[in-house]
Amino acid sequence: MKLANTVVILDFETTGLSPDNGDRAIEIGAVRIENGQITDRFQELMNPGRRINSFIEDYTGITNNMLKTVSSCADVMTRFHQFIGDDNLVAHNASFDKRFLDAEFKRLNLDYSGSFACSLLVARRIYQQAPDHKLGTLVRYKGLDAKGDFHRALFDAEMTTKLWLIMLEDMSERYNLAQVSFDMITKLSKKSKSSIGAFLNAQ
DNA sequence: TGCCAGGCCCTCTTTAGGGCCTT
Repeated sequence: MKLANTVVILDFETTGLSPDNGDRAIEIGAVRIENGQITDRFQELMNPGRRINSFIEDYTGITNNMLKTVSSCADVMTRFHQFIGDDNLVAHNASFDKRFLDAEFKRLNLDYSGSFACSLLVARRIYQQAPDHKLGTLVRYKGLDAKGDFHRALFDAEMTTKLWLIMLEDMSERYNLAQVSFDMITKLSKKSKSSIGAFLNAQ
């Protein structure tokens, strides 16, 4: 199977669920894969300029003390902008990470040209029998090696990467595809569950 | 004081509601 596309798989930890309500990023983790191999990684904590609440401290393990001495969101996101370049992007529940990426970049007048794909939407289509489609559940469901802490940015990005690669492999095998392109996956994500078999068989 | 996310997707649907996912 050939995986021609280079993608950056990313994950944010944040102060909450909504940048429109003032929530900010506190950590970004990302993995670059080229031809199915990990070629680069990015992980940085960032200081959102205010205290984070105890729920987020407990949920992520990231404490206010840890954020005291780290770079500002502006500095980290500027470096992350350089890291992603023009690559396409993947995240688990991408609509969440895209909102924070867009909000943090907007504050810096930064733009990017890559498109987003969502591993959650793909998993809901090709693993319809999974107990649910949370990242941790899917990692266990597929028997992927998971040594580390969920809800930290780089670890979740690494787990999403493993899930992404096994999904490409499963699609390739199940539908006898020589190549699974990023474009094909984004199209698949918009198909109804009942029509994906016909869609992939037609590739 | 009272407000409190948003997109996807299913169904007892489309003049709507609620569960799933992300922090």
